[in-house]
Formats: sequence, C-alpha cells, structure tokens
Amino acid sequence: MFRDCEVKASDRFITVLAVSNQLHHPCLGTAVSVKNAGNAVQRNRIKRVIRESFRLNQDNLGSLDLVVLGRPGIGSRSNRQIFSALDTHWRKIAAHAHTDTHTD
RNA sequence: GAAGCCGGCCGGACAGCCGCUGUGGCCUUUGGCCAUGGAGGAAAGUCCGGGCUCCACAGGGCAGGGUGCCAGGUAACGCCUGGGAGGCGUGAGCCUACGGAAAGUGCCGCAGAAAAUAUACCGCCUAAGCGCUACGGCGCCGGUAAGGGUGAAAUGGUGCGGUAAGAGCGCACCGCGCCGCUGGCAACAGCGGUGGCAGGGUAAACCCCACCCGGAGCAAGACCAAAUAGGGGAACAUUGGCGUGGCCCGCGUCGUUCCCGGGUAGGUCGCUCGAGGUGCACGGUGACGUGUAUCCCAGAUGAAUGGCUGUCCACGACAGAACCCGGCUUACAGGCCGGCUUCAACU
Repeated sequence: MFRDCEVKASDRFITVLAVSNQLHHPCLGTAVSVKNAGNAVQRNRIKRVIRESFRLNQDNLGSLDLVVLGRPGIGSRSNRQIFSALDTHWRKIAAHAHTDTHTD
C-alpha cells in the first residue's frame, strides 16, 4: 500500500494515500499515532473526524483504498481545520481517480 | 465576616439533523425498521494485592525478594480503621521506614588531644612520696576532667555536700537499666522498689529476629475450520540434554541445540451478573459486616461510544475502557455540600 501508492495528497499535518481496488466503493484506513497526536484522547478525536469526513465524501471517491496518516503536531489542529484540509485532499484524489478511469 | 483544618460530591446544559456499535423484537432475511444501552474520577502511571487460566508441585536444603509499634477489617495487600509512642501547630488537626546497636563485621569527611579496648591540647591541684632551696617556692613522681576550646555528636543533666583539686565519690530531683504491682487483648501507661550508670552514632550499611512469598500471563487458555515437509547443514551426546520457571540434591523423560530454507496467526468462546450498585434495618467508636428489598449499569477487536448547527451560562481542567476487581501514586479549569478550629465584631 505504502509502496504502490498511486495518488498522494498531503499538507503539514495530514497525508492521504490512495490505491484503486476491485470493489465498487472506497475503503478507509487510518494511521494516527499517540506520538503524533499528543495523547490518546486527541488521537481518538482525530480518527473520528477522519471517519466522519470520509463518510460524508465517500460517494465521490470511487473504488479506492485510502490511508490517512496523521503527521506530528496534528493533535493541535481543530476539527474544523481537519475537515477543511481533508476536503481539499478528497477533491484532489477524486480528480485523479476520474482522469485515471478516463484514460483506461 | 476573615483565615484555616477535615470529610464527601459534581466535572457544561438543552434541542434538531446526520452517523458508529452492543442487546432485544419484527420483516420469510444476507440488509433494513423499531425499542433500548454505550468511557473516568482518575479509564492514567503499571507501584502493590487478589480472582481467573495454563504450567509446575513426593520431599529436603541453600539462596532471593517483601513487610516491620499494637489490635482489628478484608479474598488479599506495602491498603484502610482504631489505639500507643515521638515530633510539628495557639487550635481544628497533621507527619513518622516507629523491631534489634551488651551476636558479629564495617563506616563516621573537616575541625579536634581524642570519634571508641577511649584519651588529655589549654588548664586545675601539689594532700602523700622524692630532690633542691635564697624558706617565697621550684622540679620530679603524680592526681583530675570541674572550666576553656573543636565538632552534628565527647562516657548522663541541675543543685548541694565533699576535696589538695576533682570525680555518681555521697545525697535530692530528673533521665536510664532491672524487678514488682495496677490498668489494658496488646503496643504502652501509671505507681513503688532497686542499681550508681551498665559506657557515642549509623540497620533506606552488611546483618540478626519475626511473619509472608512457586512461575507466567487474556497474544492466559479452550474449541472449530483450513494448511504444511518431520527438507539441508553444523555441533554435542549419558561425566549429556530437556521438563525446570533462582540454584543444588532428588524425581520424570530421551536424542538435543544452533544455522539456512519454507509456512501460519480465519472464526467462536473466554467477555462481562460482579468480593456489583442503590435504599432501608441491625451490630460495631470506626474500617467494615449481616439481613432484606430493588436495579442490570460499555464490551469494541484496523478497535464503537461521535460530527455539524442553534440557544444559554459561571465559556468548560486533567484526560479515552481492552480479562475483572481492591488499593496506592500522579494530573486536574471551576463549583457545591457538611462538620470543626482560631481571630475580629455585634447582641
């Protein structure tokens, strides 16, 4: 997954990796360490927000396996900041996915 | 009212929309619908104790670790309660690693004469004995530890007697040791007698004494399904290896270990009804116990318990269950309740 990454979108606090799959819906994985989030409470909050954002956008993401990585300092970001950053990343990845399907 | 002590409790609220997940029911069913439950006082640190599970366990010895005033509570504890002793505070209260230093060993910097079989730096004394004498004394041989000085600590303290000067040398009081009596389950306390004092500190130094302790942990462990190959090389081999988990004897077992190569970790159970919560009654100073009524209160496993919006306020701290309990410790915005103490003022 990390080696075969097809599309990557990232900023200072979040990295999103994507690989196309054979299912007809997207799959989400999260990787947020306590070390990067600060403590367990912040880590769980980040993961919840990631899942919620994914749920709201999954119809636009096609057949992709996605991994969202939390980078150092992510625990200091607010929910609003994470939602808006993920919206940007989802759009970028969806655009790539669509061009891929067109070129097929 | 101010300052403070002790004990207990809370840890944003409400509404709408959209989600996740446990349980129950329905739909002739592979997903929906309805109902209902869904993080904490510390879930944390993983520092103790216990349950549970598997392994080990004839027995013995030696290690190792822990606890350390007494009594009680408890499944158990290094926890809690009550009491004692010592210390701190005007007080309510708080703190204590609080057994043994005449069993042995070690250590005690600097200063100081001396830091432990004691000793004598500055001093004090010159009674007895010896020598000299200018008859004032001086020296020798000695006596002493009162005073000074050093130190955290110097062989009990204060006073009187005593003396050449002094000294528990004698006496009184205090302290200490021993014996007895009284009270108390006990730690211990009080009283009486007796001994002239036994000879520093340190045991979170070794140690001694008393008591306690088998090992590993839910990735424990059980079951189901699927799958694979007992391949190659090297070393050792009964004075050996393994079971074995501190070591030895013992007991059981017979190939064992290492390297290279290859393979697996899917599901179900364990998994939440428990030393359980709450109310009442009774026993107990209390920790707690007993009886009774009532309630069911997270159970995930790429790991749920949430997101957005609005309104309000004192604008929200520390922080996320992972087999389960009992403690301890640490973190914590702000707020509430009860009891008590001291000071000030009023009546």
